[in-house]
Amino acid sequence: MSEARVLVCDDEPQIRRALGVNLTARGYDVDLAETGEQALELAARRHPDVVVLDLGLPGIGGVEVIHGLRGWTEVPIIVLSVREAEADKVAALDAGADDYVTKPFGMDELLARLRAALRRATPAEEAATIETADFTIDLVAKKVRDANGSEIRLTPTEWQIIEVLVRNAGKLVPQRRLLQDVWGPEYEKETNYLRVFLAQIRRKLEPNPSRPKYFITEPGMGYRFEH
Amino acid sequence: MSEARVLVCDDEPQIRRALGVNLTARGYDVDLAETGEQALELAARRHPDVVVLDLGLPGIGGVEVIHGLRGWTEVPIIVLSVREAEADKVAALDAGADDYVTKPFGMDELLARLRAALRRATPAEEAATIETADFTIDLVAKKVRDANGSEIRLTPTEWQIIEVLVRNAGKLVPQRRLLQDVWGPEYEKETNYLRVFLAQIRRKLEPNPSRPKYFITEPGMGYRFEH
DNA sequence: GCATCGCGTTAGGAAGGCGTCAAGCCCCTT
DNA sequence: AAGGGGCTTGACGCCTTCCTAACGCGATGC
Repeated sequence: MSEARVLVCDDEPQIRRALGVNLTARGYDVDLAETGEQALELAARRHPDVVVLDLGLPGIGGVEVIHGLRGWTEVPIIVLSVREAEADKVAALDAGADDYVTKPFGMDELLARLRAALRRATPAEEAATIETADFTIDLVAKKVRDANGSEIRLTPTEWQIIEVLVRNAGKLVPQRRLLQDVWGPEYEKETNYLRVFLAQIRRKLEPNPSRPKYFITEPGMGYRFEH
Repeated sequence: MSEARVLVCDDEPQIRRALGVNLTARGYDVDLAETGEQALELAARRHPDVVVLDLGLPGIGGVEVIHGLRGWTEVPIIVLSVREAEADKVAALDAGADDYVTKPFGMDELLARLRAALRRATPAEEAATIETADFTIDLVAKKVRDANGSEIRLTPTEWQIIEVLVRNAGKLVPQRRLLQDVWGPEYEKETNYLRVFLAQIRRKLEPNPSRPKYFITEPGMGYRFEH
């Protein structure tokens, strides 16, 4: 998910604006609605990844909006409300809301709850597989396939090294960090290990091991994975 | 889900008891833990459907428990805390918690949040039967049939191993995780067990046990079920 | 031009993991 | 009391992986 779409529905202009500004600044794609009707319509048209909903709306109420949404979508709903009463919270949550935040709320808390809701909503899409022109790395299955689709076997140590490098793709990983992550802090001087294993990895994955395309050495500093 | 399993972790006895009584009365299957260590161990053994966790634990703290759980499970975590500070909420939520409730809390609200968490967590009834060219596994009936339709008998331990592997089909399951799930956390070094039982399983299910097609060993790392 | 340093490459031996088998133990059934 | 099924435990051979040491090469600095 590059940028999540958030639908904010509140009848108070200052809250709409505050949320709009803050969320946009954080890189979210924000839709603003003033009434429940608007919210339902916008939700249907824009398919937000999460909804922030004020309970005290004029016209059709917040709980009805929840019902309306739950009729066709499982999008996470975070309810805002000035009402502290337990009965209100229970009603909103049982109607299908995911979270209930009492006004006045802290922006940081709301953002954290937003992140939590978004994190939950995207479980299956574990894009833990990295593709290049010459091979594909699947980090959860712990498998590598070459361009023909045949499997390439890697040893545990080779995997650990590749995991660190791939998880920091494009960035330089210092030798010390690799050694500490894979062998432990007391091995931070054993740069020999890295040379041996990087050669092994390149022999298995690089089309031309003597001219690495993917596992790049930065002399004196560390290694970098590029794709 | 007929009755959901709830793991409650709180160091205050009166809260443990109150939650235990209330949740049991509502038909939940409740496990109680007093410390973070206990909670992690119970979670590994019992696989709760939701965790209620006090943040102010003695010993290893609540946030560490969250990290420990998130290392291997996506079970919903509801955090309880006396701390109102926004920073605490943000930290807990970003560590992987799903919800944050401030003490003192209303039981009805907590129950509603529990229902919300459970509702979210049980979306897709997983396909309970897995078919391969050589056998069919029915996870709910706990039965395996070979290609001719005749039943293959499996022992309880064999079942537990197969269940973990099959539920993570395609993914590599680390030895430690298998040992913890089947025998308990204190057995995480007994890789002997895995060798013995995997051989047993292969003898019963693989067409050619010495060349496994389905139950694959990744030396030094773990096992993987493929179909 | 020479010494030095870091990196890549190779090969061999020690160590450890895996599959396999068999014996012993425990608990449940008969 | 006897039997059996299932789980633990230990021993063995095989094979892979990892560590280690040595050498060559190129770049850099003196």
